[in-house]
Amino acid sequence: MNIGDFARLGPVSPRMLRHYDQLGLLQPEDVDSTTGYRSYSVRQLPRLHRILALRDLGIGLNEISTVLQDNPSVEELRGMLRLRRAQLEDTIAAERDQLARVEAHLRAIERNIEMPSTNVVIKKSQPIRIAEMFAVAPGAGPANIGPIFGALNPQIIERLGKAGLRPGMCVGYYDEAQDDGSIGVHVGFEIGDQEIDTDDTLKITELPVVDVASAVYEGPIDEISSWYEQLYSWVEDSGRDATGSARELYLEWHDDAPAKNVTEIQIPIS
Amino acid sequence: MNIGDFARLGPVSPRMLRHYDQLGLLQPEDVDSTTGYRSYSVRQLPRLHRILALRDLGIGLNEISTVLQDNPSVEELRGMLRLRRAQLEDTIAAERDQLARVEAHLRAIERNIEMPSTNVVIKKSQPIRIAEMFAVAPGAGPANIGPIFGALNPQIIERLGKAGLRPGMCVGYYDEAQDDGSIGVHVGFEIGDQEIDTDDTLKITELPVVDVASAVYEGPIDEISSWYEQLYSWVEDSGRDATGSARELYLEWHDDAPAKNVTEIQIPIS
DNA sequence: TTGCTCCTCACGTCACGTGAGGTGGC
DNA sequence: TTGCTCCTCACGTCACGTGAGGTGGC
Repeated sequence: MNIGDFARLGPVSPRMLRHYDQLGLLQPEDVDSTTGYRSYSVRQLPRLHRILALRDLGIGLNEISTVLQDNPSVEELRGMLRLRRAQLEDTIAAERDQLARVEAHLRAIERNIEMPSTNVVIKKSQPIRIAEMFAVAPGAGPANIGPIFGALNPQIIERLGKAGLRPGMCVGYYDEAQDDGSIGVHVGFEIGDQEIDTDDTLKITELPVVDVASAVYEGPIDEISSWYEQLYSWVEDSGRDATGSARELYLEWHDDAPAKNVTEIQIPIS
Repeated sequence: MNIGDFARLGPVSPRMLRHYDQLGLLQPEDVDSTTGYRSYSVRQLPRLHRILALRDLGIGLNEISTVLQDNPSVEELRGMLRLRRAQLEDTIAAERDQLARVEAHLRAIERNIEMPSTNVVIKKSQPIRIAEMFAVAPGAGPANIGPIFGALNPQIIERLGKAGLRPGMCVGYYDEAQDDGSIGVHVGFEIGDQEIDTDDTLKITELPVVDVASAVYEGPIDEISSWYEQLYSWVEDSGRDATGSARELYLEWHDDAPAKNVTEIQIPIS
């Protein structure tokens, strides 16, 4: 029986039979030494069917060749099927999550225009070591927060300068709001592994690595609060929980050209 | 900002940034013409994030580059997300089916030993053109069916021989059982495209192409009935319905060495 | 000089589909 | 001679990871 006839019985393509031959999964009963023609016997059909049945379960050809090797022990087969079951359960769960995210994006499109939801990324925050000062703002929003940055920034810069440190990127993070609406505001500058004496006003903090929803905002800082709202509702809508203190990374800052500022907002999620 | 710094912001691997550069998805702001060093700006971070967000939804890089091209029209994005949703629903459904099959195999392992469930394949039956005769057996099982083959086979062979036809593989198929347990048995031989005069006893039939569960059995024909049972319960257990008349293909037949016989059982399913 | 980062190929992944280019039997 | 089947490479698929082999700046 030549390869075409056997393939029709399979039913598979001749190419597949050559592939299985090459892998040693199913070798022809005979190969003509001059023409290279493969010939098969119907008695090889059960083996081909076993291969197809396992492949149909999504098991890889390498695994299949292990199971079909000499001793097709029932235990081994059972183990492989259980493994495959677990794999499938995992990938189905992962794809369901992905589907939920796709649907969240579709809903987000209906709602907002300013912040494209495709700007949001779930990632791990970078570990950052900063020298920070602290103050309490009477409430949220740029009108309350802005002055605090205005007051603390120069003080920190001065302290770092006196100690001979070069400040890196500016970073802010916020404690969760109190009942009276007031918010603890931390302002700091990245210092890498440089050291500085600390006291009641200046502290060194290593911001922890956590999972965050991150959005990068380009433009003047006063318009940032609507992004916060949208980012929070995106997080909620995608079935996650916002938890802990939000961070702002001032990736690029121009006192004179606020439209060119680039700010990253990070909201920790669980 | 060199590639490593930008990659840490991503967070992605430098290799990914080079890959995106190569695809034209995200090109560095500048490339040093002598060293080839890429340099990026934080202002490119939103674009990187958009790429990552879409990739996280399982959208291919080619599709992403279409959406990010010049006009990121909201309509286009929505269309792509809807397409992806449909894709995901399909693959999840397919994987659920696959999972059900894996579980059916696991259950089958618990039950039977004779017929390895990994012998069963779902496929489309081949179209076969046969010259057949018909008789009614009083019941199922080799004791009832065997004599019919014994009686009809020589008659068909003789008729074909007289007409100068070369008979191919022997094929049997069965009508569904009557209330009294009797079964119509069709016995025939493959004739390809050869022609022969038909009459009340000899008919030409083209067996239709249908989805079947197929098992290949190697050994004496009398032991075939337990395979039937097991095949039927496998079909049922895997959540399908057996429907229509079963076929047997006598792939290899030795009057003198029944242990070497190879028979394929096909049960149509819906 | 020693690390560190960067560069450009190029292989490997998984199971084949799909030519390309050539040969053997009716 | 014309179809048909068979053969052996070898590319392409998807998004990178992972060396190999080499270079530039502190």
